[in-house]
Amino acid sequence: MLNQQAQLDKAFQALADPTRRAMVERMARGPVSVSELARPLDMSLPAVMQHLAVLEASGLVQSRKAGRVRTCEINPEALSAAEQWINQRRIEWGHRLDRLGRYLETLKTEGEEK
Amino acid sequence: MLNQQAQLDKAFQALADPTRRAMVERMARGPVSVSELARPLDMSLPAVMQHLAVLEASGLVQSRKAGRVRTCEINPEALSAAEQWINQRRIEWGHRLDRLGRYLETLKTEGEEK
DNA sequence: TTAATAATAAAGCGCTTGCTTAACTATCGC
DNA sequence: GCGATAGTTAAGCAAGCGCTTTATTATTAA
Repeated sequence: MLNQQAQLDKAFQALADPTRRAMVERMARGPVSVSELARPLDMSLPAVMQHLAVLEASGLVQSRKAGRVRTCEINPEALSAAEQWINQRRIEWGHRLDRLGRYLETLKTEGEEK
Repeated sequence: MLNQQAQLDKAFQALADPTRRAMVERMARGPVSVSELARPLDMSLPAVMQHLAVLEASGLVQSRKAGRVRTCEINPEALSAAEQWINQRRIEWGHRLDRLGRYLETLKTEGEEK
């Protein structure tokens, strides 16, 4: 089990590549084989496999093999973890604005009192 | 103006590094100078500047200089764009499950009709 | 005006990434 | 069994990344 930090490293790193995002977009529509994943992509099969390996190592994606076909699908929970990190930052930023607002209110009220 | 794809590349790439995420976490609590950003980080100032440059190039962060101090802050809209890409994938995945559910319902109903 | 502070620029270096090609293995359908 | 299909392994290579050190440029304050 990787720690939270390393997990996020890998998730964001995985999402930073447009080919890998295209693969995730395809998987979001439903489970898919490796060669189906590769079909629209302008690169060799081994290259696609390497991208898939990155996605699996990040936990964003899972796959299992039946016969000679490997079927790949999204892991929504891992996606959620990355999403939540970003969301937290925006929430904190919002709180900061709240605090600033209250502070300005305080100044105004104090001014009225004097 | 970069296209959406390149924008996401840079945003996720920027978030893939733990030092840069730490910097964003700090900025989420409020605007901050470069040397303040650097203080808790175990690396040279130029290294911090390079991380900051990556964050600015991604649009996740903005900064401006007053006198000799550069003040850095978060750009919540750019964060939001990255967040929404992830969210879209999870929503699509959810819709897929809906469709599957309806399909199974249809099978069941058809079975009852016969 | 000079010393300290805050930031910046430039060059270099080792490690990682994103491919490629070539060779190989396992399974399927006839 | 045999050819076609689906995936896998390994090696190699150019470009990019994450630092470092060294040197420099504002700006501020004593």
